[in-house]
Amino acid sequence: MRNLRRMVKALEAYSMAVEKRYGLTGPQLWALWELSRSGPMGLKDLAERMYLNPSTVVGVVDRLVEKGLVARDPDPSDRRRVSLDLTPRGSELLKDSPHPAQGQLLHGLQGMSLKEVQDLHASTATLVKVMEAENLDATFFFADG
Amino acid sequence: MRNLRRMVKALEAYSMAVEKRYGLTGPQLWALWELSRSGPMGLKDLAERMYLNPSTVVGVVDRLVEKGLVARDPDPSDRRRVSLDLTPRGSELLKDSPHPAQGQLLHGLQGMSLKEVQDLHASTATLVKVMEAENLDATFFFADG
DNA sequence: GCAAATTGATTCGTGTTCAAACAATGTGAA
DNA sequence: TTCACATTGTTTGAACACGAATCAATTTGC
Repeated sequence: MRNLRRMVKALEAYSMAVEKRYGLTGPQLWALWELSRSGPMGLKDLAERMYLNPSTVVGVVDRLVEKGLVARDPDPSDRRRVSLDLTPRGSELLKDSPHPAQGQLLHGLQGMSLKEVQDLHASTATLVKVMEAENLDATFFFADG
Repeated sequence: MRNLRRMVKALEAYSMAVEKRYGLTGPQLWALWELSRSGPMGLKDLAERMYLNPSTVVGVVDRLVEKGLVARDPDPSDRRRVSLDLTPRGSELLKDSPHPAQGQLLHGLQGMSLKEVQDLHASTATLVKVMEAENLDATFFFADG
């Protein structure tokens, strides 16, 4: 647990440093990166790619639009949807900014041997599986009573 | 990264379930638990035990005091400090509430073999070390300009 | 013994996160 | 066709989480 906590904290600290330097928080940078990687998309799609609640992403996108890095365009084929895309300034900024949060973790992994990475992946996968199963149980348990 | 994300998310989901059931969020339960474990202490101490910024813990404690689960007493030996302690209601509630957030992770670990747990611990420790070192570098780098 | 630095708690401003509720739009079945 | 239902994006309200600034109390340095 302490290690998990410290990993999250290290990522947060990294995010703060990036924010100081580039005026972008971790989630903001991450959103830009996803838009750059996978082209224009709707808000729901972006939220799914980021494993976040759509209502959360609205705020992140709001701030990016305010900064002129992302454009919200109407989607002619479905008027419920908005098409999110980088502005020229957005892609420009993305070019010389660091990897988004994950980058640090990736960098961290590069300092480990292949076997270590494989072990880590295997054990976290197991742990996640057990935890998510636990969670289902808890949901049913709490729902019952 | 996905696994890390999923672990955090699983913990969040668990926290939500607990909140629905007991009216306590994860951090609140965690604070109660630390107070129960390590007796009365100042806010800074509690913040350190929770790996959180003191300013964050103020809010958590506020809500616990409001619920009548924690008392803020003056410390006669140092009048800057406040002594945080469980109220009787607080310890009562803690008795039949589930393990705080970590509990789920702990439970998860119990589903793994000793070797798996050891591997997991070793690899996360390595990863944390690399990430924190990275972070120091980044701080200096960004500080330089 | 008193000024200066430090420490502990708090407040403030910004940003992230979720669930719940809502409006607008699209879809499918009676 | 029409009406119930689903989907998409948004708003709202609560709780975290951080750093910076503030304030009182304490410790230090001279």
